[in-house]
Amino acid sequence: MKLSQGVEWALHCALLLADAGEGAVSRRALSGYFDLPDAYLAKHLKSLVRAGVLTAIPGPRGGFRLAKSADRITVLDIVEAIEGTVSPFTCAEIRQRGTCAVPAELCAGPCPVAKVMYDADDAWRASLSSVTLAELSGRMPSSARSRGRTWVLDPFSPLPPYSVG
Amino acid sequence: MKLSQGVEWALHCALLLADAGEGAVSRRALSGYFDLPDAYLAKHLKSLVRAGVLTAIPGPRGGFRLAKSADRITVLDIVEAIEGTVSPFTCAEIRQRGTCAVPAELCAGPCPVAKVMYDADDAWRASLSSVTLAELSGRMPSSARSRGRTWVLDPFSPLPPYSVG
DNA sequence: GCATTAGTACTCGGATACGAATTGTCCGAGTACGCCAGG
DNA sequence: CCTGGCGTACTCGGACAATTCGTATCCGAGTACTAATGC
Repeated sequence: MKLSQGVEWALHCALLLADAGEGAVSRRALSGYFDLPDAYLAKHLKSLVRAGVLTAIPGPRGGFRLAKSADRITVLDIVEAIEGTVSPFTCAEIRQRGTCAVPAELCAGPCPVAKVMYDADDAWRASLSSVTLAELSGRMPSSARSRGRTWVLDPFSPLPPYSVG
Repeated sequence: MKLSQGVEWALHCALLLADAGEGAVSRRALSGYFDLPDAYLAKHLKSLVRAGVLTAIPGPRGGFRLAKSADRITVLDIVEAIEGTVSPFTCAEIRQRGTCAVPAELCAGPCPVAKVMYDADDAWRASLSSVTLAELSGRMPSSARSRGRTWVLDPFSPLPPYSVG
């Protein structure tokens, strides 16, 4: 089991966009800030747009911005935009195959094995949905946040030295 | 994100072994019961042995049996034997790369982004560890359990028709 | 000086190759039982 | 009839290919700004 690294990218980009406010941030500015391959980052940003997390603005001065306020976006929304909403565990219903061949009338409810896995998946998603993007942003170092705000206002211009505090 | 199908196989095999008691069940009997490719099933069973969940007995009349009582084995033990114990989310520390380049002195603690993901992973594992193999076995239909016991006593012999109840 | 219009440069979006991990398979090492020969 | 040894058949264990998914990339469609041109 392995999550796509795009999840980490999407979360950090969303945090940067949360600090950017209303101004649109171009894909190139995002990839340049984190030193990511922008061509591949585009794929994940597209997924976020399809999921309704981000809004894409075409043309010059365009880019991406949050589709709604940061306190209305949960971490789960971003993760599900990249990884999908289906459970990572897929029940193959092997209880109905082979020699065991439990008849269908006993398989009305979900397989207990699958239910345990689905319950765990629900717990995972519940944990992710309990944190909003705004709350997560508040946990980041304030200096990093201010540096991000400076960047999005004028990308690719030299940034002042990092001020600790 | 996708879990290996071997997880489902391992759980069902473990349940069958839990009903088998002390008698060893051969790999061929397990794969024949669920109609699974035994050559590939061997790979997953080996992982379970390495994790200390099962015990392998070589030679004729050999096979696999639980390494400890079913109430001392959790679902998490089986899942981690197949999928591993590392979190599916891997933090690439992109906060320290590129233009953002948060200095190391501000990165003492784990990245807040990664922490959210790790917390969710902990919740997932906690949910899985809350169910023991014995408890899961009790949730299975009793008729299926008795059918399994009949099979492991004399594999590859015709089973009586399924009795609902 | 002002409005119009063509050009341009920048943006996002979908379709297309590459690599790795999971899936699937095979053959070899080891062991307990069964059979045979000898006493 | 009993005992010892050998052969066999079955078991698990590690090493070797095929396929699917994630990774990475490119080029095309669309749009707002810019600048030149005509009035």
